[in-house]
Amino acid sequence: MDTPRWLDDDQQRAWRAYLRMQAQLGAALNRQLQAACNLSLADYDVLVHLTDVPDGRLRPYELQRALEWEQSRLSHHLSRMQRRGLVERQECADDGRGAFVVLTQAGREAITTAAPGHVETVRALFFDALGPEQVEALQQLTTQVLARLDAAGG
Amino acid sequence: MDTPRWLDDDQQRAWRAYLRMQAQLGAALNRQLQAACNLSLADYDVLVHLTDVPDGRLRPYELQRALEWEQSRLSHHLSRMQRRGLVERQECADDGRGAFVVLTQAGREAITTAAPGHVETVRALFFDALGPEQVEALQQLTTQVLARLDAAGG
DNA sequence: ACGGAATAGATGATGTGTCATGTAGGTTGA
DNA sequence: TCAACCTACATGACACATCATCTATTCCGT
Repeated sequence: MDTPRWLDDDQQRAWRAYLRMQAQLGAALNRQLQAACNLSLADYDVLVHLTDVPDGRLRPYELQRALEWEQSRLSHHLSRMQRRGLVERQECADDGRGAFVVLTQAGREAITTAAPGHVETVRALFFDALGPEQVEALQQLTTQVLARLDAAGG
Repeated sequence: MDTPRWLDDDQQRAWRAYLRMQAQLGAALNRQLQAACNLSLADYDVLVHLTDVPDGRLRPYELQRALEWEQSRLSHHLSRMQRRGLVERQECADDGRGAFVVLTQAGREAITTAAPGHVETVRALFFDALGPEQVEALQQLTTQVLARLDAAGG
């Protein structure tokens, strides 16, 4: 950190635009999900992962790695979703420490209802603004940054 | 929402990569700021805006518009920052409803300490992974999405 | 077989963000 | 001038995220 290189003008502009977009896009997606189905983006992600798997059932630690969430975040979040009847917890016979999270019928219905509107919103607010080359560029660029993040933080 | 167009494979990949990057980058930047200076990204943004202005003093509503935050978010956040001694609130003579937020000495020192490390981290984790064309592409692309968001949500 | 280390998970405290609502002071037009 | 309205700001309730910590179980080397 001795003599920090500042960002040049292009980087500044890009960074500010990115921060603005990131904040507004996230807020808009959250609002849509909330208004349409009373779900948060976090709920949505959990439900998607559970839906993608036979029996709609996963060990919390699997879910955690898939979501790349902190363990306690997942635990708290599952408690809230359980309280709302979207998932249940079950005992795990194989591993006495462990558990299962299972999609309830209500959870399945929630994600089924939510998905079309959510995807449509992502498309309408994001991809409809971009050409295919830009999508490709974004994919490339984010992947490079992710590699850097993985290298740095683990 | 009748027959929603799903996302194509490229869009799927780009979207997932974007979500991952967004989450991890935000978390990494927050952790760095927290570890180095006991500040959050939100604190940082508030302090930057106050630093950029003569007397380090703004009306909350000006700050709110600059940050594009919800009004109550700013109000709560200022309360927390005030409690930690980073800002103060002052009366506004001109407008009986209004107030001023002022940077304290501690606030000024915090941002001065924080800035180099933060910028360095942004560079290290983000811009060092990208070429100039990619920065340009990102800037272009985010600007287009922002235009769409503004058109949609106000 | 056992003791230490690693793993699975829950929990409480605290900071953060949103929504709904409240309050007081400005503004405007009949 | 005064009623209707708008604007600036605060607050309480609640959802969400992180950190530190705790418990229980499994794993692994000796």
